[in-house]
Amino acid sequence: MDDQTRMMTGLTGLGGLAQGDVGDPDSVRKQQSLGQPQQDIGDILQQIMAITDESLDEAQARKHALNCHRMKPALFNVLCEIKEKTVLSIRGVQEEDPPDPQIMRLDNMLLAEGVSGPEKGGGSAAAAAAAAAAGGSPTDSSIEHSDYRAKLAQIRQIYHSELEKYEQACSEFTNHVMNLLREQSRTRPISPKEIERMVAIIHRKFSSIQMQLKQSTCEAVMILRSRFLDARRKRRNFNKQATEVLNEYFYSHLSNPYPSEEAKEELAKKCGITVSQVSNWFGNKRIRYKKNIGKFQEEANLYAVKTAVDAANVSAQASQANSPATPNSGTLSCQASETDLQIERNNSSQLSW
DNA sequence: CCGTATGATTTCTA
DNA sequence: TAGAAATCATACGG
Repeated sequence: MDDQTRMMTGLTGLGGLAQGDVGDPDSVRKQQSLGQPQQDIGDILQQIMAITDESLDEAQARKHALNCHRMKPALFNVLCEIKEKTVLSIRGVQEEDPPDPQIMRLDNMLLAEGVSGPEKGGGSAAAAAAAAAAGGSPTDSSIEHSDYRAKLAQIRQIYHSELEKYEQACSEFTNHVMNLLREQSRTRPISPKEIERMVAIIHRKFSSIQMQLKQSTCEAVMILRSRFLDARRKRRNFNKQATEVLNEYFYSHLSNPYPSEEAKEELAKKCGITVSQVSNWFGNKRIRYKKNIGKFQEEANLYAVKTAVDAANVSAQASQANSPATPNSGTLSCQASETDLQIERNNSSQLSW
């Protein structure tokens, strides 16, 4: 009721209808003595004000009558205008929200994980079938892989069905509200613009729900990933050839076993592993070698011989270039036969790294 | 099953 | 920020 009174008060101050009467308690009485149009408006307002005191049937009839009144469109416009200027302008200022960075991050992740976006290779059914099929030929990794994919497909399916549900609910609700407002706009000052804004509000609400869905889907995927693909949990030893390549490099650069970035890349390519795996390997190798040189003597000797043979094959040119660095491998092969603690200690003190 | 090996991660430092 | 050191978690062989 308060709103209504305010709008009425506003109305008298607008559109040239009884301009001097704002807030005057006698305005109604005064209006009644004015000319025909003003009196019409006054009557209508009176009727509107009184409508809540009437019985339902009376009100219904009155509503119909008012609705057909010739002044109705004009009055409707004016009321809309006032409403626009008072109520809506206050909270309607919420700027058109730009794509939320948070939701964009979630979207990107879901896309990257293959949860949203185009389905790959026939989707969940195919993945499940693959998982089932893999049961027959048990290559360890293939089981895990298809199991992972099946789970991912499950998440994907849930995500999509939920998303669809939300979208459907959103459009149903929007329609409902729009119809309601359209219906009401016959008796209440509701402009199309306001309906539009209402729809935007609804969409925002629903998109925040969708964000929650996306968030929990992301979490589920992360958990799945850590369960199945976390390299630390499912550690595989490098193959023999890879460790051989790495050891060869390590022992032939024993005086300075710090491969450059390029060398790491080269090694990574040779071994079929990543550069950071190469870094990890050298980090581990250095520390473990340094901690217990004795344990590694045999290995060191083996690779020293190997590189010596290689060096011989490659001929003098290489050994010349490496001369400041290579003596170490020579000393190592001499020491290899002796394994007492003192030698080990000496050895460790020889290391410059 | 247990002890060791080993790749990855975490924490700290220069 | 790369590397050292400690630690974690799994692989693997006896």
